Amino acid sequence: MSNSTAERLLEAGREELRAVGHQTLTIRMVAQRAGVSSATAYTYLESKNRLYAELFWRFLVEDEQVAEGADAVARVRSVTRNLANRLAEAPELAAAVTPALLGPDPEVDELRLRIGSEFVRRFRDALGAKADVAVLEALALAFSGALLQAGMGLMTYAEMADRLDSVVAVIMKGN
Amino acid sequence: MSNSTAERLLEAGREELRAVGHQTLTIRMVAQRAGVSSATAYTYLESKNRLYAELFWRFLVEDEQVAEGADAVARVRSVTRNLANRLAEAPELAAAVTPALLGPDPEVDELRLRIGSEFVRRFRDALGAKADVAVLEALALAFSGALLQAGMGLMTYAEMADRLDSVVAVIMKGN
DNA sequence: GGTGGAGTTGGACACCTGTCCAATTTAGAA
DNA sequence: TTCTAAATTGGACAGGTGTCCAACTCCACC
Repeated sequence: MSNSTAERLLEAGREELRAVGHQTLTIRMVAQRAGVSSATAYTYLESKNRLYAELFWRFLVEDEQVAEGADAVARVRSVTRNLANRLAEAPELAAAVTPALLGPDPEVDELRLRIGSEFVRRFRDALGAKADVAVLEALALAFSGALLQAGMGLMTYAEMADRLDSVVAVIMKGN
Repeated sequence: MSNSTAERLLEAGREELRAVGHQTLTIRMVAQRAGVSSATAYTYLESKNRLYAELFWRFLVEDEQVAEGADAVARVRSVTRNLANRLAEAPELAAAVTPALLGPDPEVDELRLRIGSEFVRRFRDALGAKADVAVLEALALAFSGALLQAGMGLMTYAEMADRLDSVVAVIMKGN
């Protein structure tokens, strides 16, 4: 059932993250919010990084929109815009996930791959049949870079969309 | 003098980082290696993140090579190759700096900008007079993305050079 | 109605981070 | 040589992380 302890903890984590940010969040506070002891929390949330990665994954797949547009450029842009807009809605989560995925915790290994693959899949779908591997890689790297720079505060998640539009154009011009 | 306590601490930090990795390094161990008390260490190294950012900055500027090549593509590649090769020499430092710059510590703010600007500067120089802003941005984002992915272990620093070669080609084709 | 195993709990543990400060050491100036 | 100001030190502190485990609760099933 969706009210299992594990689910309640994830939900509490989401709320706590929104409320205090990823730097301030502590597992013990999440436990408290979920009405559970911290020992129990650690039973389900192996680590803060794992929590963030899991929340981000759920957030990511929770409402994929089909890329629309006549040409590949438009479709790719709809992917980046869609992602950027969603991230802008949950900046705390976005800020949390980048460092989380950089962590060494073996328990995030799988999520790291899953999240990375999901981005690539979306770009591949948007590119359509003529998906050039080099173009795909360029898009994936540019998008990762945008995530990193936004995570560093060098750009806001709101700006991300516009910046990526022009980068997408550059990458796809002549390819 | 170059043997000041501050310098000795940075040097000890470099050694310790190489020896045990950024996850395991503790300021107190660095202090010990430098033959200094931990209170003194904290006087000079405001935080681990600051230490990593500072070490990275020094590493970055310590031997810049002039970008060579007849055309812009070749020059940009020489920049990415040079950086990738250097990072490959110090993977522990490279792995340390990405999360460090993502940290909130106000004391890394300045380094974050300085390091980012340095990358952009190198790309701009390589592009030469006809430096299109969008191209520059695409290169910077792709390079950041490569740093992030390498930091996550999705690629090695050695692979980075090759991967970026093809990405650079894609970005600059037709621009 | 009893009982066993899963789930949960409190609290100790080892260790880290950064901060703080009173006390001491060390040099360079007088 | 003596004095003073800066550098250094030891050690305590508050708070976090993640681990561990013996004890307790509860419910499904016999």
